[in-house]
Amino acid sequence: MDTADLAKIFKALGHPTRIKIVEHLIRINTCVCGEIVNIFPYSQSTISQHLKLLKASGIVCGDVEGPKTRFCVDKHVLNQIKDYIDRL
Amino acid sequence: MDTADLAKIFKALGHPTRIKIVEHLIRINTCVCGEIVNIFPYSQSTISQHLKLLKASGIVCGDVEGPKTRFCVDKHVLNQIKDYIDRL
DNA sequence: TTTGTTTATCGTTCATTGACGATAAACGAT
DNA sequence: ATCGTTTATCGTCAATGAACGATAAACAAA
Repeated sequence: MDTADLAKIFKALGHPTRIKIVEHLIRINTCVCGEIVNIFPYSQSTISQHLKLLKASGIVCGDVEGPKTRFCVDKHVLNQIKDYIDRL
Repeated sequence: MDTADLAKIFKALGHPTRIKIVEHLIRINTCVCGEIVNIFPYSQSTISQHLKLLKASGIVCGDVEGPKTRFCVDKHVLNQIKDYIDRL
């Protein structure tokens, strides 16, 4: 994981809503877009965009499950971030 | 440190150059703007802006020392970030 | 006090972000 | 096959970001 990858993840986490989404995903392990939409005061398209960005950064993955998409935090990537920060 | 503060710091770290600046500051403990300008292929004004942003986020502090400004990483804030990430 | 050095700020330009509503796409169920 | 549900994408708009050169500001030294 080089600096560009790290920056991408930090950038993805550089928004309060996205931090809260990640925290929520970790807390409940996995969930679909709709559940997140219900929690936050933003439109479905906005939440979907945030999830897309998180996914593009690598910190979150999403598996299509019929018409739904099941999102969760990539533990491996999360651990890489932890290792990096710890070593700072 | 609430979510907004965290997001601000992650956002500040969400750029390769700023990550490298922080890494450099940690490595050599402290340095002035000019030294950083010499390392990176960006103009003085661009580096100064990056430093301003890092400072505004709280992760970096800068003490004016005559005509120079001496920058360093705020260890306390860094530790708060470490704690937060570890607990994720 | 003038000069040189160092840093911050201003103004500009182009690209990206964050939010939205509307719409399309994918699929399960009827 | 159609309908309802769920998610993704598109287009738009205002705001912010990243880079630059030029300039101002702060200070040391001559």
